[in-house]
Amino acid sequence: MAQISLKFPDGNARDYEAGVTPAEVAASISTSLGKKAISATVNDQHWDMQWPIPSDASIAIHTLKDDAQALELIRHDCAHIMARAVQEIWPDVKVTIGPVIENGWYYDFDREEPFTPEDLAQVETKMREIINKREPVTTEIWERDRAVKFYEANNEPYKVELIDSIPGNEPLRMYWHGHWQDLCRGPHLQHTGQVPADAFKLMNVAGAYWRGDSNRAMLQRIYGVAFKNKQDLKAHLTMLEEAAKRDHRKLGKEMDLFHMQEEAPGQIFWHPNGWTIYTELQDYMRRQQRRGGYVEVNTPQVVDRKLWEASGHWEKYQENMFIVEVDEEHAREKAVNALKPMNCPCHVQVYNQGLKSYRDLPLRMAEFGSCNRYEPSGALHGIMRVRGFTQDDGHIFCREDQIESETAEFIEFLSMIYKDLGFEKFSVKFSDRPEKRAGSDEVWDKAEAALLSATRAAGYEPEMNPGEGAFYGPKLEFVLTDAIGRDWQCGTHQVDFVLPERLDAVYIGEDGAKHRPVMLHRATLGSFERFIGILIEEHAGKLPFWIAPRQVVVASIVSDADDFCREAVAALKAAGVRAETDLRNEKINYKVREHSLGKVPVILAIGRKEVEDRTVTIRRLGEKQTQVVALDEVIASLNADAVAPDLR
RNA sequence: GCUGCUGUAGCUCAGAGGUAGAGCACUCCCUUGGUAAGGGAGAGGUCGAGAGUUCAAUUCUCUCCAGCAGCACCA
Repeated sequence: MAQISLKFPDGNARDYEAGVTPAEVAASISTSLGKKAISATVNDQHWDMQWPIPSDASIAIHTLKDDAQALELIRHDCAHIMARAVQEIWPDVKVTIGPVIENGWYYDFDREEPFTPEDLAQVETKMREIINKREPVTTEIWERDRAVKFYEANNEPYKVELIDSIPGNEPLRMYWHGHWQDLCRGPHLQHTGQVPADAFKLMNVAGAYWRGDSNRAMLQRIYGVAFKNKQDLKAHLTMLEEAAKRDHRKLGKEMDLFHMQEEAPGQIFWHPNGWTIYTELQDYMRRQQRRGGYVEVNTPQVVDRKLWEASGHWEKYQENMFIVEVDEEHAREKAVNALKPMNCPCHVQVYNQGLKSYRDLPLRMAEFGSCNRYEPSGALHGIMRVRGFTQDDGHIFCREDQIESETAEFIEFLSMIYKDLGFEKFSVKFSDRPEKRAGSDEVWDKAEAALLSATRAAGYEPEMNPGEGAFYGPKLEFVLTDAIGRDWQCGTHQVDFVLPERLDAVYIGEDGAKHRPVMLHRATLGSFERFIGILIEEHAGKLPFWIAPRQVVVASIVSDADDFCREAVAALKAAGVRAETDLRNEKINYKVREHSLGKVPVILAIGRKEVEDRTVTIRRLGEKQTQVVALDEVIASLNADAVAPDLR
């Protein structure tokens, strides 16, 4: 047998026979390490304890102390153990796939009856039994035919299909957790007992399409979370409870921001408080866009289908548009219109009025564009995904050689605004050509290359999102995360060579000839609705003072203070602060509690002492201590706080 | 749209085959109280909509609507 040299993290190397497994290596170091070990990293690859090492390599043996590997394996083994538990309880259930995800795993099953919460409890119990048996995990590589026959014999059609989709040159690896077997890349733990029996929980069941394809079978997906120990699990569950309190739908009610009702699903009734946030944000954006060199326009809500046919939206999105049919009394035909689902074709109409010169480019056109889209019912989510919304939309008409600088400038514009609004971090995703698309491959090559290089030049290395682009061009997405970790696309920046062509936008170049401008579609916030939802959750309702809808409540402690309270509010209002009195016949404790729950940033209390001294007792949201300050002083400082970040 | 769950007072929720209950909020009265709920009284509901089963349905069944979780979708 050939000898190979394994190099350890401490720099030492030892010789072993070729084909030695990490399990043997660990055992050669110490018996206890052999038992504690969960996996290895061999030449930067996560390696099962059973896999032979063919040649010289670097090796690191992992135990449960190594978080990344431990969590990966615990969650992956949980997926297998759960699938085994399910099949032990209900042998007819067919298994499919079960990957590791953030904080846990899921596994998709095909079963006639729905899994109930009681079923999940039963599965959890069975999983603990399997873990406590400490059964060995073993693995083998199988021939394709053997695997297919095996799964056909076991009536596991999904597994057969999976094997068919694995490239022929890839080995098929089988894993056993005790007697139960699954097709799996691995690696896995050494035995089921290495999974902490008290640190996992099955969370919920939901439908999921086989292979993510809505034309195929709907399976049942069971989600679980798993950690290294009970404390971590508990911390995670507590975090989820806390996150639920920040849900914008809950805070929207508590802060009296907006409501939604059956008669207008997916549309928002903004209350005075919520609308204050909205208009403050819009005023802020309008100022920023002016500074950013945009001209603001406004375009129609109801537009004839002809324009949507010309733009290509009718063909692709007809089912998702609100159609408005109008019977003109003397018209031969019904006029068919659509509520505008987006602003781009309308902006091209504005652009097309009058002849444009290359000197006019780049032309940055912005609109707070109200759009309606008939989103699938299941897609609606609070104010984050709605059927009626307003984009802070904009289209930059430019030459090809301006794409890069315009993109870079927009990314800078967006970063500054996100920072102003409290989002230091956001992720950038790059989506390239989808299957259904307009435009030739050459045009797509050009657009993708231009956008990508501009993004990199601006200092961002985007996460790749293959095939997720818009039908007319590649897309840059700026993604923010809500309270419970769901990602939402907010900002976007897209290169489009297609729409100017379809809607015949031109400019006269230096050469006196007609040229096609490139259109950059961009939105910073995305939509006010979604962004406000994210903003509420990010701040847990405790919005920055300048954008908080109710900034100050002046509360009387005794009714003798009422006049001074009114005077204070009048002075605050005059200083540009949103202030109101609370003169109700209630104790100060009661008022403080109520306005704290309503997330009012500042409560000023006035009793007899304050009236005498012309002071107020100030209490800021989230703080217990109070401070007595002269009224004039408070007004000056709150006046400063009320200024939007761009005006400071 | 799909799978599953949910829908009872303004809000949060309990309840049961014989047409409903709590707390908070609301109105009135008492209380003027110093930083997260002072006390009392009162008013408030076609139990999401429609159909079916039943002597009787808000409760059981079906259809629809809306919401929630996830999937699919997201110009």
